[in-house]
Amino acid sequence: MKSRLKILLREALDTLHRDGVVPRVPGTIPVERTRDPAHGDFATNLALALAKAAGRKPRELAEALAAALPAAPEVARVEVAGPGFLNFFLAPAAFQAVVREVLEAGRRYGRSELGGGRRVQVEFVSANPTGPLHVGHGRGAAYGAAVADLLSAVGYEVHREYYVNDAGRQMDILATSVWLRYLELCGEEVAFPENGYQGDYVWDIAAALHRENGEAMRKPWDEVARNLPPDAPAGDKEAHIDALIHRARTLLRDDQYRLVFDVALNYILDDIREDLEQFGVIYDEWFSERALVDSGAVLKAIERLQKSGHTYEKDGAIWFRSSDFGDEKDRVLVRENGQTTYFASDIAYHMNKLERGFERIIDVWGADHHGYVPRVKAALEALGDDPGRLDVLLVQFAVLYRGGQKVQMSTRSGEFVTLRQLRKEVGTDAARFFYVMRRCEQHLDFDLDLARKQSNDNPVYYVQYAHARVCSVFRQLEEKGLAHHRDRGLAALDRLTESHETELLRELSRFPEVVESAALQHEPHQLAQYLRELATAFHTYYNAHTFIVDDDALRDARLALIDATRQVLANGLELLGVSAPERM
RNA sequence: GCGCCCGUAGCUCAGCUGGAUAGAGCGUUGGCCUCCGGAGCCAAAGGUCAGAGGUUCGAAUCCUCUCGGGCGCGCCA
Repeated sequence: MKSRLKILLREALDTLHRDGVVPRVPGTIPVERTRDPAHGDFATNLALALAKAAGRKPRELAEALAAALPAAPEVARVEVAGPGFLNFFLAPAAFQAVVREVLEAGRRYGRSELGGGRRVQVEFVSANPTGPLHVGHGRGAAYGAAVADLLSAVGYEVHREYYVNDAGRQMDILATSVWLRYLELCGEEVAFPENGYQGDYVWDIAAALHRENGEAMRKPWDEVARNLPPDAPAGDKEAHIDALIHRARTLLRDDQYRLVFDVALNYILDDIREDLEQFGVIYDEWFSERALVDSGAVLKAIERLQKSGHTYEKDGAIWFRSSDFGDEKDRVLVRENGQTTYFASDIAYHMNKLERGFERIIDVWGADHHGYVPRVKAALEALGDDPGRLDVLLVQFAVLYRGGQKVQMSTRSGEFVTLRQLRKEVGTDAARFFYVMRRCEQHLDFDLDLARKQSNDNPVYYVQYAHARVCSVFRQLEEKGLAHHRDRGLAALDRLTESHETELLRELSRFPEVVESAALQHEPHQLAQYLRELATAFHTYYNAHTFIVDDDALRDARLALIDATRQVLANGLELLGVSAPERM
């Protein structure tokens, strides 16, 4: 509807341009929904924006624009108002036609081909596979999935990817932690390191290892601990754990160490994959950092930077001159000990993404990684790629509240709240919805009591209830021995003239605009907000009027309207990964 | 110290990239079930858009500074 007005305005502008009234026709034509019904249904500030360039008074230009506007049946009248706004009053039929549009498009209503099949990659969550996902990852998962689904809905070809950091030091700490627990299961008296992973899942992996390998990997604790630098609090816990890792590798040799490592990695990856699946988040690809390293891509990336002259050596390390590209300081690519950094892998990874032909790449990161953005963009620029093709979306933390109190979390002790626990406590639907209710830049206060509540306070239930209520009306219809004649309803849409009906029609017509805006701006909260408003319009209508009336045509028209409402609620909820139940 | 994000009703947040009289939900107060699900609806009260300057026809929105809150500033990942 909005785009129809834009077309009309463009034609009018072309006319004015030909007549020499306006010097140029702008690329985008702003059309907005009005807040105040007195201002019509849609408005444009075109005249205000072009007045200066045209050398005319805004109101005068608006009059000219109105006069040049081609006639259209859906536009009842056009008014010049205020400082120079052009207000459009649409014919009732224009809104009534939305019912037909929705019912004919069905699940496709709201979708578009705007993206033209262009390929976009969305990488999200990508948590280190060193433990179960916690509630912080949950927000990234819900948000990333919603952004991906929205982009896909507006016609992009979306590739969902999880970057598996299976090559770093954290993984070595995990593998070593597992092995130490394994030794304990073998009966060794182990002084578990301060910096090791403490969670119960480490015991579970160790037990699996023990089951499958018996005591084949047992070494006496005396031998393991011999001459290690002291652990905290007396010593340096970092030095201690590094020495311990080194000792594990030496004693186990490569093949056994790799076995422990892989058992741990696969156990946790399987767990994460299952967790996300149950959260309704499915990936197209799980991309391994180790595979990237093994392929030589990391060395190749470093080489490319060296050849283009953006690196130098200092203190035995190889540095990337990222400060030349806006980063606050230079970064190490290859350490003094010859090992490449995580950053080097990440450059190779992003190179790889672009090489795979994605037109745009989107990274969803936790806000604590924001300092990392300039250096990745710097690397892309240094490599001759356009950093503008990368969008990094930073998601702020979620803080859980229970009984009005902040829920304390500590990753270290293993007492964190996992995503799985959250799902169990409030359900997937509530979790998915709550996570995307706020802008991603906004800290999220996640009220667990509210998410569990089954009342109108809870926005998820409120929206789902609207859907279930429509379904209930149709069940009621059947119980009364009646049937819905859709065609009769569609033929009688002009009977939908009550203010509540007009309001509901207006909401339904907004849906495609909301989906488009939410997708392009990467803001699923717009959709969540919209669904609540649509549900309100429906509940209000429900209370004000009876649908199952004696007048056949009116009844069928109203039923068509609420059926369309049900469809839009379902379509919207699906994009957020929330179910649309027929009864609750 | 430097950088990024945030500051809007008592609370939690929207505000369509600069538009017309700043909006919701919760909470508070007062109403609505002989009727399709009361898991609902209606109404009222509630604001110096953190503060101060600036840009222009017009600012919650853009720029500068100040004050508050969060997060970063590793040869960790």
